[in-house]
Amino acid sequence: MKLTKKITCNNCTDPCDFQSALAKTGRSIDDANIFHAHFKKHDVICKQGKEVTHALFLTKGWAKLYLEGLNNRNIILYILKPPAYIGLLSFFETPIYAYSVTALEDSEVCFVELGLVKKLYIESHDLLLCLNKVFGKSVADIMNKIISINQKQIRGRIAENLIYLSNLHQSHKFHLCLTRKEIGEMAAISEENTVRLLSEFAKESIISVKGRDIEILDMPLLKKICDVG
Amino acid sequence: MKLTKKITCNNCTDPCDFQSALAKTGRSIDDANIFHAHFKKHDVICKQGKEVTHALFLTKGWAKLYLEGLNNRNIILYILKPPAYIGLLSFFETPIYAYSVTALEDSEVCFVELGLVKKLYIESHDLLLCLNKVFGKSVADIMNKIISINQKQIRGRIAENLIYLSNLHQSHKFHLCLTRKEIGEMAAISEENTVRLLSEFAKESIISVKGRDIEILDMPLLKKICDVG
DNA sequence: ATTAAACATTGTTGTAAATCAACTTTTTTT
DNA sequence: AAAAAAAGTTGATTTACAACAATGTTTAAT
Repeated sequence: MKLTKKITCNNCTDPCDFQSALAKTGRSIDDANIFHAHFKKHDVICKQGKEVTHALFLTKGWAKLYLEGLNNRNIILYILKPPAYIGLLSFFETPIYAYSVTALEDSEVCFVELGLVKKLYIESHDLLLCLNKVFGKSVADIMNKIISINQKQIRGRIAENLIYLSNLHQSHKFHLCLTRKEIGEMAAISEENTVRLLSEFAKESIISVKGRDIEILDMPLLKKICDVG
Repeated sequence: MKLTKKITCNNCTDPCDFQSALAKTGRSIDDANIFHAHFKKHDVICKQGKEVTHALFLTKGWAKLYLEGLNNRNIILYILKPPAYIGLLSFFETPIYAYSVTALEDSEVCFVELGLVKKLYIESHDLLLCLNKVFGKSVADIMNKIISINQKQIRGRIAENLIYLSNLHQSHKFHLCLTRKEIGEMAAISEENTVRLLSEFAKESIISVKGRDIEILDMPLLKKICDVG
């Protein structure tokens, strides 16, 4: 992490809900003491178990949000893509992070002091409702993940995550920002089986795989595999 | 579900945070149109996929909160014990329930219109902070559950849930309000293996089991089994 | 009191998926 | 350019657990 002065709220291309909240409550952005930082690929943005001191907002670069489980095994809950609230599930009165977030590529993050956030959502209902909305979506996604991980077989889980990645890229053809191991961590399966299934899907002409370039050739079939579990 | 006039906010023994919020915003409880209902054992209190119309507050009787998964397999996320917000994870701007709740015994539930809730937490920061706090705790619990279900073996999972139930009853000796199948659904394991493990633990003198009466005899060992996974 | 239904138990079997192991390819470092 | 580290691949082996089956026991209904 490296502080940067280049990016400020004033030249922000993706203004977050904090900005309008600041405006509405008659505060100046400069007084708000918001600072901006650059994270390099693989840098940890926030760490499970550590204290929550700021609300974090991702403005550039993708990141993975994951649980650090037993025996150094991670489960990736979802991929964050800007603009995104990073600490959302944790900054509502939770003292410590319930998960970790790591940059998948060079990223930019804004830091808003938690004290200010609290003041803001006491004074601005709109901000609160916005955040709660995103929050609710996250919870629903996690519930779905629990079922998926626990009740689908690895074939269905990999299919599900390929579809997820495709939606994220908004294209059937995309370049993976994840290693095979990380794809495995999304579906909570071993790296070996991830590789095996990707080749299997390729052999069946459901997808095409060239290194990290993936193309989904038969989306209906992939969806079917996902749905039957 | 059966409406009841016997229980009202005015004679409530466990006043919820809505009451103080109502008072603070100068509203009368009678105008608030809060109604109270009785649920019999096994009644569904709220149903996954159905619209969220009210905030629900459990004042009497225990209930289970669970996900309805594939092939009629449920996963119980936690047990609700009064006083408890039932719909907490869903009434923050989520239109539909992400889970179901069913009464484990005869229960009483208060219904507060969602419109009023929204007004209340716009006008009363305290209410909001209270709810968010409970909310954060729930999320942390769910994260832990994901790891547990996915990375622990069934022995560790059953141990974990026995400890959980013991804490809930605030005693090492308690009467199960759940069937073996439901104990299994808490740990996401089959009914058969649940039975097997309970007998196994009993044979090892870690617990004593007589029907639904459980006593934890060796809590340190049980904790160890839980921790090693 | 009798029957049905729900709940509990135990042994056996099949299999999905992790683990192990050995190896190749790609990327990064010096 | 060479060495080292990380990432990717494939087959063989092991195992944890669900599913099946058969049977006993308690609870609820008529």
